[in-house]
Amino acid sequence: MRETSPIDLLRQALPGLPPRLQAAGRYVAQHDFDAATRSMRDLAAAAGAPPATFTRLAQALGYTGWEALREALIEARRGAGGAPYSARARRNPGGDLPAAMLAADAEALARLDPAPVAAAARALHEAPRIWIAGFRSCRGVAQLLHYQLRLFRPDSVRLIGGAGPEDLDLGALRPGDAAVLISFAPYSRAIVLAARAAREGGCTTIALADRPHAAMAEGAAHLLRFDAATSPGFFPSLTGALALAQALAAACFALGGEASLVRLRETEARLAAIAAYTPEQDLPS
Amino acid sequence: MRETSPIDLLRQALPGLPPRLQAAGRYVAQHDFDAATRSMRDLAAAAGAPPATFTRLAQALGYTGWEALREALIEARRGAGGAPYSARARRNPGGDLPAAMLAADAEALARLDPAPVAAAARALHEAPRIWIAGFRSCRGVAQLLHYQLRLFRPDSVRLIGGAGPEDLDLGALRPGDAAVLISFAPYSRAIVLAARAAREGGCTTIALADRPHAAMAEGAAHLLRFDAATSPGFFPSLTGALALAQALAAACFALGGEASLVRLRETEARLAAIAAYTPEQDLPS
DNA sequence: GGAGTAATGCAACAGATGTTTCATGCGCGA
DNA sequence: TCGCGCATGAAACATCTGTTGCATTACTCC
Repeated sequence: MRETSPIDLLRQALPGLPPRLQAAGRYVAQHDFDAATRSMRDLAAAAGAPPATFTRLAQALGYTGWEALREALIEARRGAGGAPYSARARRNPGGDLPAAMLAADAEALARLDPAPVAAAARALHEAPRIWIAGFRSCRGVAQLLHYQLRLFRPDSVRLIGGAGPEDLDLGALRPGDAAVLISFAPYSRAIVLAARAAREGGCTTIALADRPHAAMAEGAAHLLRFDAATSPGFFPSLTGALALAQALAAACFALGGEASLVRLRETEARLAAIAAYTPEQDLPS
Repeated sequence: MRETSPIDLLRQALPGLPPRLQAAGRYVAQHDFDAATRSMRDLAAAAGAPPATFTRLAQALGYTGWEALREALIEARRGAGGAPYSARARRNPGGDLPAAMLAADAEALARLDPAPVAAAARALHEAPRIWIAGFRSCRGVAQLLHYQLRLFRPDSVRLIGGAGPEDLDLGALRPGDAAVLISFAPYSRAIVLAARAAREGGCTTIALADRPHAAMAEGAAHLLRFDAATSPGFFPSLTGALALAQALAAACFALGGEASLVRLRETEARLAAIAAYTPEQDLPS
């Protein structure tokens, strides 16, 4: 029996294959269920290639022929449907750090409190401008929130400290603006400064933090709490913060109603116009 | 097209069938996946019945022949396997979007497969240099991975396309380097270009993607798969990608052993020296 | 620019597929 | 006990399967 899944094998070997075999291979990867059930000739007709191509593809992958490849696809499919991954992960007893981390992340996410998100989203929705601050490892989360909010509010969302000393940005904070602050212990000096500036500037402050008494959360109108420390890894986990940020963005979008939708469509059209994305492939099998 | 599932049909008609047909029918009901994939003769051999029995069974159920029955079994199976996740996510009626999103994220995380992470981490560990690519909304995840890896490998990890046209970075890829590519459908042009450059540059490629047949994952030595589309929100969710990235970084750190630890301590000392963090507060409540 | 190699499409091949026919076996009613 | 009819298994059937050899094309390296 073969140890690697035929799809993995296919993916790895694909670039080194001749053009038509690549095309056939992509078709198989995208239609693996059909490849496992329909006949080779049917598949070839659907893919617009001569039947022999699929035999050759299978042989190029190291199988004796198409039938062997199909057999492997069937087995892979059977195994996939059998047990969910989590069960398979827990079957692996000790020592498996990745499995333990993912399990811990999943549990931490399940414990998050969604209740304060709605109110925070309303605050964002009502603010004329939104500032987002996150430094060090929280920078990624901040950027993500920034990206998602700009999809439907492109001209009113800004990231604090994008290209240099944050002092310049901090001076621009105005009463009525909303500020989202993202951090966890130990708190970077930058985030504490940003929090103070936001407070003193009269902004509505939304804190994403791991502790309710975080320095940067003092005076915040809304607190979305996540757990960064439970991960068995060596670094705190940011999945909780990210999940909250995403929920916040989505809720804010929903509040925007039709206007948000229009803005989003405009943004999408703009991206499509500069061909930012590769042509859409078929739907997942 | 037939409206009732072939299995239901079978179950209902079973009592009125002759003995051997009943036996064959039960076998089909209990092994529907095999019935859909193996040949009739194989099935007959496994069930201990002559092949003709299955043709007759199909006809007794109202199908023109075994092939028609199998077709129905395949369709039933495709429908079942097609949308397992999205169905569950949409089950949450309406009302509380943030809660539904967090729940969906938690579930998606629980379904992640940690198995390929270890091998990918080993590849990272062994590479002299590591490149990380992620664009648009995946930029945040890429940055986070970049940040965590630099904590203990400050001089060998770089983000692709940090400050301008990525062409400059792409030219610097060398054989033996490892490249981590993060994206989901629809794939940005930049990530596909980066993937090709990495492949042609002889790098060991690690793909974080939502589909095994993603264009950017072709030829990748390792594929860490996440699910971006399950979220009930309007944008894809990146928590899965982030969780995998964190697991990857942690596993890579663990492989580094004492050397990694020393580097991490150095980094921490450097941060403390420039007073990047505010004084440590109490332990979490 | 030409020789050599790899890739591709086509058509013929042997084998396997699902179906059907036919002979036999079995049970039930007269 | 004898027919009658349905259920059953084996074998022959046409068809379709996956494969392979061959001729042609495209490409690459001198």
